[in-house]
Amino acid sequence: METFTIKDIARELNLSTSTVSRALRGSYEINPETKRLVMECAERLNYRPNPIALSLKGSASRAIGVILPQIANYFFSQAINGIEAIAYNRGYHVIIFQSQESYEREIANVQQSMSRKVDGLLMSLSSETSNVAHLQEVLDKNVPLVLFDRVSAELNVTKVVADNFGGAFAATEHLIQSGRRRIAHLTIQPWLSITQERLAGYRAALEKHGLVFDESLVRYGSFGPDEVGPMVDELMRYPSPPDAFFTASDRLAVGCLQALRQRNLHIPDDVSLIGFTNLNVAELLAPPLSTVVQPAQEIGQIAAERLIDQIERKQRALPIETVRIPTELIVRTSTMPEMVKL
Amino acid sequence: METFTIKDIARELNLSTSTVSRALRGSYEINPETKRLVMECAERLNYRPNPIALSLKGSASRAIGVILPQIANYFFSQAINGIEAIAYNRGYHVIIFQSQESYEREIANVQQSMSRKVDGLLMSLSSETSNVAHLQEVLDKNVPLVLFDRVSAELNVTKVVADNFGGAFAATEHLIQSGRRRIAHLTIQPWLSITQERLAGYRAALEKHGLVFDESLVRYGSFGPDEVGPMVDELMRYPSPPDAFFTASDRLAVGCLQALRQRNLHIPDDVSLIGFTNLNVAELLAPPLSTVVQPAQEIGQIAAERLIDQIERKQRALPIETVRIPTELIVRTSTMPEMVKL
DNA sequence: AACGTTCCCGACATCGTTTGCGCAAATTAT
DNA sequence: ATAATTTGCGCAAACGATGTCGGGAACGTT
Repeated sequence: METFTIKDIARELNLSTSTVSRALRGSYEINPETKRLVMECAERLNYRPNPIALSLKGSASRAIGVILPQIANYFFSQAINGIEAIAYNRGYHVIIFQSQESYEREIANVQQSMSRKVDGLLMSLSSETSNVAHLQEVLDKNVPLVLFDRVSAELNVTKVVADNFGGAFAATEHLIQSGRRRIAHLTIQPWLSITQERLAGYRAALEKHGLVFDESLVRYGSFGPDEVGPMVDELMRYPSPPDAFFTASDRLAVGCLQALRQRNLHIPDDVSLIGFTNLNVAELLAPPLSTVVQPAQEIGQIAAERLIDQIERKQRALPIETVRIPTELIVRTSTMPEMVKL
Repeated sequence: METFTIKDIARELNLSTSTVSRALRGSYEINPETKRLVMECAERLNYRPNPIALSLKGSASRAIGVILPQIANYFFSQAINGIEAIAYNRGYHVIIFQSQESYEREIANVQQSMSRKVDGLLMSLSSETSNVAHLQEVLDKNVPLVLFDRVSAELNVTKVVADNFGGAFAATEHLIQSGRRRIAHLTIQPWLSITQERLAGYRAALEKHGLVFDESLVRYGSFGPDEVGPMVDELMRYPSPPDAFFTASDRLAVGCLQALRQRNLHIPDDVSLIGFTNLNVAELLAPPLSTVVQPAQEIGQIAAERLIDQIERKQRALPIETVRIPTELIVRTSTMPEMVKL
């Protein structure tokens, strides 16, 4: 099956390419009969407009770019699923770039997607990103941009995030209500919006229940596979060690579970553990892991919807807002000593 | 930061665009001094050639397309990581498409990547794909193609796969050696190459140890979340039910674990369980899951390397071969009754 | 001095598509 | 019947870059 162009149709029908182009787009200044002929011929040849040529012309490419830190991550891969589903339904293609948590690569990704003329950009910031000038430039070029999950307060754009404050609050309160008093919080880079919101939820819950916020129980970082263990050791050496861990990501939840088990700390008898995670196997872990579930797929869907809405009604500016998706607390054995005995 | 074109440089330097183009590509017929000027100006304006225009002209786009069934899958997301790493190092960008296990979408993806003028294509077939005419067309267009994991025997191209036979053989033999006799095999669609190879390994191990191959213990399918349970029920109702399950994918391993636990079948006392999986949490499950690990990242890396080699030495045809990456058997509690007592 | 080379560089066409403008024929108005 | 519109379509420019020509200047050769 070769690939036919508008020229082939024009030649076949003895028309000019302009006429064919206009007929295909349904222009009013083309004879209905001519239109029919063109449509029929296009159908017959299985004509598909060349997206590259369209992009060059500057018109819509019907592609949206997605830039995120890592694909191999439960949260993001589910978010992509949501994005793809919506995009596909609405006739858009998705081009995915990974920043690998690198600021430089994120900039390169943005440049790439701009020069590939995507119709819009969906982003979740790398952990190294604090300066958002490169995104401001995107906006200046009038390219629709929607941020999700890892967003920046400095940009006046539509954002779709989980209710991080609420989720963290619920998790922390749950730990307190199940009798915990020294709750460690393992989290990611402090300048990220999600980190701050979760930390705020954690603090708020502590304060509500009259517990003092102890800075030394909060640890930030990009925790590689071997970094969680030492940190747990350090925390457990305290005169009054934590009796619970609240972690802020998939990676941390798993790393922490592993570290605790390796150290023969029994969960939940010695310490409770609860994570912010989308692990679908959370229930099958030993012990089954309590979590705050962020609806990753839904976040992706809503972000994609907002973006495409913006792309398609470009003339009239859509309201810019922050959509906050509720999170869900799921209590399992890792935070419920009484469940162990059942 | 605006985006400058070759024209801007030409205007700035009072040269023609052709001269600038040639200077940038280092053509011998340009005065070294002129080259210097052009280079310097390009540097100053932060000139980046427009990939769209290049693609239109038919030259290299320095992008490779990756088409695979699902991103939200441990194996594939790790494979993408490997692909991305290599591609990035060698100056290529990766455009990812998901077929969602649909033949139609796979065809659409191929068309898209062709019209987006990727320099080469990396594919893992959807489970619905039995006809590979769309890929033959890719080859006919002289676009380099490398298949990985889910490959087709009908295509004469470079393929990168795990040692599925060896892995299945090792898993099955391990089960037999730990005393199991009725080993069920839950696997995916029968027409896929990986399915056949794994089945062959399973049979070979049975035969080596003098066990008869019982077709009724093998189940094929695309097992959704609620389909594994009923199948387990059915198998366990047999007069002589299986004493072990060997599953052929991440999804099946987890689904099976969950189904067995829900039915209060104790692993490994009642039945053993071993999977083909890349789950990084396999060790943390209850019980820790024995698995055959496929080096997903390595498969991705090698596939990307082969593809880019083909792209860059397009003139001289590189040898077409099938690269088989060894798998690794990791024995954990789910297949070792004696370990439970430790 | 007339010719052939070599060295640099510019004009132009091209990729596939859209779009502003213009132009002939057909239709309507005067 | 003539003028004014409308209808339907083609020409050519444009998007950004490359590549094929070909041409002018500065050499070297007889």
